[in-house]
Amino acid sequence: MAGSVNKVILVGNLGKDPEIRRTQDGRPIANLSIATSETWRDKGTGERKEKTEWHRVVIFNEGLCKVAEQYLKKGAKVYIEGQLQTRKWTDQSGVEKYSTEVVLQGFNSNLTMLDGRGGGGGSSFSDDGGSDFGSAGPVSSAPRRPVAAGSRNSDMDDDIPF
Amino acid sequence: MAGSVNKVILVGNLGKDPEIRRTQDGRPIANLSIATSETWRDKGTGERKEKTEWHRVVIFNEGLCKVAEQYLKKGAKVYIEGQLQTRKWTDQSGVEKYSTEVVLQGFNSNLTMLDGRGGGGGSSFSDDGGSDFGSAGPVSSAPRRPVAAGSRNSDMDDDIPF
Amino acid sequence: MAGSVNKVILVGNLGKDPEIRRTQDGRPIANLSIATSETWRDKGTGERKEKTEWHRVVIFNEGLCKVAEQYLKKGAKVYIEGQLQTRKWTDQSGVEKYSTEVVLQGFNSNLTMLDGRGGGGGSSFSDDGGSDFGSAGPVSSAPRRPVAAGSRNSDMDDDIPF
Amino acid sequence: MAGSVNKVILVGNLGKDPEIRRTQDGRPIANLSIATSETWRDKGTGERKEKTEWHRVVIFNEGLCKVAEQYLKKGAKVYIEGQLQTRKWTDQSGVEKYSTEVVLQGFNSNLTMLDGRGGGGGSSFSDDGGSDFGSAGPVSSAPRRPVAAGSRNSDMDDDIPF
DNA sequence: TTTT
DNA sequence: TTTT
Repeated sequence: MAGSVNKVILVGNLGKDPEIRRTQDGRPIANLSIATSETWRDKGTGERKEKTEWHRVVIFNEGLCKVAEQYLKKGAKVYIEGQLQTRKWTDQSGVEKYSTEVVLQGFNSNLTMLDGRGGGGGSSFSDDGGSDFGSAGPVSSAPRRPVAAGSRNSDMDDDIPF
Repeated sequence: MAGSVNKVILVGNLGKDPEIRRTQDGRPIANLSIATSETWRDKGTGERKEKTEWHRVVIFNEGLCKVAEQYLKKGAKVYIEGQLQTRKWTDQSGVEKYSTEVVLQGFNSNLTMLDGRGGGGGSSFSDDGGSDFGSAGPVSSAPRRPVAAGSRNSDMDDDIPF
Repeated sequence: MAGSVNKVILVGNLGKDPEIRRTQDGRPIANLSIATSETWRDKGTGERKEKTEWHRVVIFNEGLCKVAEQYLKKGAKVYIEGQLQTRKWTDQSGVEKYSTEVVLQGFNSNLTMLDGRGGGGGSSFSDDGGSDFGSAGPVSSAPRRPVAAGSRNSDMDDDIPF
Repeated sequence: MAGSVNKVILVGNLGKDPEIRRTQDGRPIANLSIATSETWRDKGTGERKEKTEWHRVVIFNEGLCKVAEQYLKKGAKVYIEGQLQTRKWTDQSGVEKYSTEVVLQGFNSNLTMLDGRGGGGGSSFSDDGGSDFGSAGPVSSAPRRPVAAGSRNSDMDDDIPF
């Protein structure tokens, strides 16, 4: 349609270590499981309540995958910016299922560490492993190879969500 | 956990008129189907490609439900701010399914019309049907009655997604 | 105009303790000075560079002011959601100046602590000191008294920015 | 500091046509003046009030500058994503002034047209003039030349804000 | 200076 | 199912 925006912003903690896979042609894909939660006091009983929401985050970008692999661990707090994407798949018994994921791919994606686990305090990473500021170009001189949208199924026929 | 953020921002068009239901105790719930899309030129063939993503938006807030009912139509362009929520349900054949929705409920939700369909140009509505500015309190003196989280299943046992 | 959105999202650290003032009729106003920074590697020299941006944040909401007063200290990391507002003022020598601030007021504002200073890990606070989830109403039964927009000048004639 | 986020999201209308300048070495810089406004009903008198906020938006990215130059006109409605930046300058009488701008530069910037003025309906443009989706790389094979942060003053000594 |  |  164009004239549209599809943006998700999460601040939460990893429920487990990142899972890194590779496509047949070697590009990495990282999966994060991120929890956000809300607490409130029940108006009636006055008791404290909490509800946790789990988000499946998929990183298709090489630079951000490296960041995830090297720096993120279970429990780490992160800021994530990506987009909503719903994927249809068929389970082993032939049932159609849908999985909605927060996808970090291309521009307007962001992954920022918000705590100092692993030594160092938070760090921010743009989508290309480069900088999102000023005169800096990509850190690496390697060409950026975004994941081909159409190649996703063929690359990852083992791609069962969650 | 707290210390977390769960936010979705969409700008897109309604694929059909809003669907308004009511809970057993009379509170309205609006469902919107919103399309966002992206276009790009295929690097290889040079042809123009487009991918549309459909988002299920659920509005639990009375004020915003009224806005949806009165002003939104199929095709309308809107700005939406809500949060991600995944709901588990069981279909008629006993299969467990998940549906991820963008929920507008409570604070930090927003619905803003971005075109003038139905006569009037864009309008902005805060979550309580009130104003998001300055000295204004809620427009209506009626007490705000957010949907009880725990009552959701009982209220809507016919709640089959999409 | 309506049909418009004015939103700022910051994750950064307080440069100093919050400053709490009160209007003549007793409502609190908190001022935060928040730093965000970016680092990159200079393409030419290869040296690491950093640029810090300072943001003046003004909280008009009673609940969030309390949170700032009680929990935030110099160095604390926070997530802030507010709106841009530029204020014109005249300094002692009669020169007109402008100050652009991130204002937290009314709905669609948020302040979330992202570290555990002061004991406790991050906590999230909606604009009304209440919850942004589910069946919860405001935690306190005290009536919400947003700052009157028009009363700002009269209340704070000592209001010199930064 | 890193571990920080600096993001502004605006939906508003251009108060006048974009102003395009060029640096000494030929890179374009576009300035937009964007209005957002809020309306509310005065709690006391019941009368309808409106407050308009004007935002100075500066685009350093070549691709987005072209978009602004070709497609945006006075009155156009746009979605803008950039970052806050405050610049210090000295006016002709030697008085130090500050100007806070929404800067679109590098990654995590976005400019999306939300109406069809000039014939065409909304269109979305990533920061590099490329696509923000899938397998697409930059549309142009020309190297991306972001504005050097340090060169800003020398390039634009006539740079008087607003 | 926009927009409703 | 929208929109261009």
